[in-house]
Amino acid sequence: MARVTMRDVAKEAGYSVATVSRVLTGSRRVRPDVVQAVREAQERLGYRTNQLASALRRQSTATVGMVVPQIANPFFTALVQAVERSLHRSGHGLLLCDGEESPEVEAERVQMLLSRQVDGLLIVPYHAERSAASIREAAEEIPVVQLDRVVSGAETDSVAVDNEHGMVQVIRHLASQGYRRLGFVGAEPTNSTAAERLQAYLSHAGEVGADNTERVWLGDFSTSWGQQAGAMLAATGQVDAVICANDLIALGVLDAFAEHGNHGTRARTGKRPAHGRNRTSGQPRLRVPEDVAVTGFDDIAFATLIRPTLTSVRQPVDELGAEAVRALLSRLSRTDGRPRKIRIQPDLVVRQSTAR
Amino acid sequence: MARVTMRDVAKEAGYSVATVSRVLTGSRRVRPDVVQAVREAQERLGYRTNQLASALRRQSTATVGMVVPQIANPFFTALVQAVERSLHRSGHGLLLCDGEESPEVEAERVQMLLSRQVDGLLIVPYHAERSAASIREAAEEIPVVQLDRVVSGAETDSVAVDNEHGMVQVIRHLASQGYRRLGFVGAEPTNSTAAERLQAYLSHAGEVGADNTERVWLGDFSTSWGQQAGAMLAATGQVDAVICANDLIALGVLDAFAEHGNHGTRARTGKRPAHGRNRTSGQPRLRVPEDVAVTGFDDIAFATLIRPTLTSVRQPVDELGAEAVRALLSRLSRTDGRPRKIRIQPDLVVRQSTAR
DNA sequence: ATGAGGTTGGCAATCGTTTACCAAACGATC
DNA sequence: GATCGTTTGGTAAACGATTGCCAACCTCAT
Repeated sequence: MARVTMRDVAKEAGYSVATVSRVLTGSRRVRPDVVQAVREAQERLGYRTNQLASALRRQSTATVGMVVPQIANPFFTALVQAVERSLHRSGHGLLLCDGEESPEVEAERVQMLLSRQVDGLLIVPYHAERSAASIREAAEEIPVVQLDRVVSGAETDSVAVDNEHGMVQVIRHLASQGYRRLGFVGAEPTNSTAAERLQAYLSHAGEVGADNTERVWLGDFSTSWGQQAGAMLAATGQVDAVICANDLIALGVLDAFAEHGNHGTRARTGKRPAHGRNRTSGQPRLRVPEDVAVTGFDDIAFATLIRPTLTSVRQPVDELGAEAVRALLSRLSRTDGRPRKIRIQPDLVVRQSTAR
Repeated sequence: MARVTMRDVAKEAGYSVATVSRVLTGSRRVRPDVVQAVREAQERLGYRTNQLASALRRQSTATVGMVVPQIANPFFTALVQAVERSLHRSGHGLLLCDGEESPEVEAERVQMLLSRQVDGLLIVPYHAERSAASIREAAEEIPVVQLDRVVSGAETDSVAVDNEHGMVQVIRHLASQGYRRLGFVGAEPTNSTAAERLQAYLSHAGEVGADNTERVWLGDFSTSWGQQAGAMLAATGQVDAVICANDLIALGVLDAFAEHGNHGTRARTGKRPAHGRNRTSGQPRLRVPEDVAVTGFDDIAFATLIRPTLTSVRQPVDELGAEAVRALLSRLSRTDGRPRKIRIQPDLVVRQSTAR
């Protein structure tokens, strides 16, 4: 249990700690026989470097911090995974924090990471304005890369997809399938992705039908908001295509549509309701994609597991993560240069939910 | 950019570093006016403690490491989230690692965490035998808690659900719904959860029908294995209830059933196939739950978003996480005592997929 | 005025590495 | 064999906090 230190190895090997350090880090040539002796002593004692002490002396922890708004969101999970891999590949550790969808918690986590002396920070900011202050503060001390979302007024590198381009693809695709009465179920534009997707919809939906830009409903990026909106849409039936600002919303909408006219998840006893329009709950049953199309954004893994499978805009998470790590690590060596804003083009993935 | 240290604060306040340290940590009484002065100096300079230095001196990092086999699995994500919250509540940080479903990567991560001097380790071991060595080694140095899974031959605390109890509930429920010809789609018993769930099935499925224990297919805990098994089952139709060892498998099975008789996710053009049994692909269409029931295990969030919604055994992740953290933290103070093996009772959540 | 006892601030050692600087040793050269 | 340059190992000073010990001071009773 008594931690073995470099002193112990040095004594065991019959050399000084300086020499042991040199053997271990390879920072200078050491005579082969000495290397041998040190290595054996290390082996014998089961010595492992204390990264804390090393980091303190070197002024670098080989650790980067990451803050996401909500780990449970599968898109962020995928992003974290991609980042984790990239990072470990280059010998860095990841200190992960959940911002719990709160600017206060987020700010606190950033402080915590700074005081742990992480070498760099990867952040998916929760809020376009309210996250700016702590990001700016962090950026004064260490390299920061904003990922997926960008706040206004913090001069850092950033990596995100081209949301407008993704949204345009969705709209064009729906139009080509003959859907005309589009609607947008999005999130309040309190962060850049929500804002950009909304803006893109507003700018381009008019090309398909003039009144499309009027059918916009905003909540947040959650399935429960999607369910709410979906229930409303099923009741009023004012659209033939629902464009959702992310997959979670889309899953909620689909869930609401499935629920509708098929009341009570539990009361389903044996026979299925007759096909087509029925009235079990006084509303027309909405069939996807025949009556209405639904699209998502992100392309999380579950998009292919629900029925109908979900048409979505794929965010290339591996690439996003790798790019963000690359940007961060390159800042670690060269501090110079103005912020690089990297945008990656996403692709539309067409599946059942829009295949009229 | 020049990091401000305690020396700077001391100079600014006109006191020694010792005094500043005492004010900041509260480790000893300091005269109120001095406290005031130090606080102001700290504020003025924007000083933040260097946790590295502090940790080195105190021999404690206030950080725990966690290794999971695969972050992308939603169950582990939920667990990580629960752990993260619990941990932060008590002022600890989380160093997260993905074992990438490989004992070698896992071992390497554990080493990395040890050399970073984490105060404790939370691990969901990937493999019942091949993960044992590194866990044992870690346990010699710091408190270790095994979570969800347990390896043989490592004397550490552990927190997991009672898998057998969960499985028994599934079997009883299916029997009560009139399903008789059960089958088990599980994972090779290379880890304790896979083994326990399999064993529980083998021990209890016979109560419902003598030949049930013959219908067992083993792969891994993935949707793709579920899809494979589901396709096979749809083709041969030998069961009226499929018990899956976790939700991912169940989602795969449901996916395969949905696909079946409805060939080609892309080729679906307009009209739906007629309802009930049809022959688009030469096989009878399997309806869930009318023709066959499907159950999962874990109760991940998506279990309620697919149709039919999935009957599953709920693992109380918040409780598991909190319990694991509690166990770990209590070991940090008292090293004594023999390993505590905590088992939590899971509940069956009945949904559409088994409601005949 | 003096001494006991309690506060409170400072000095300096310490945690475990890394590394600038020094010096011994060795080889080569003339 | 003296000189010079090159290896290569050791000494000790960092890195930035915490904390045991000491001494100065203050209070109060005698």
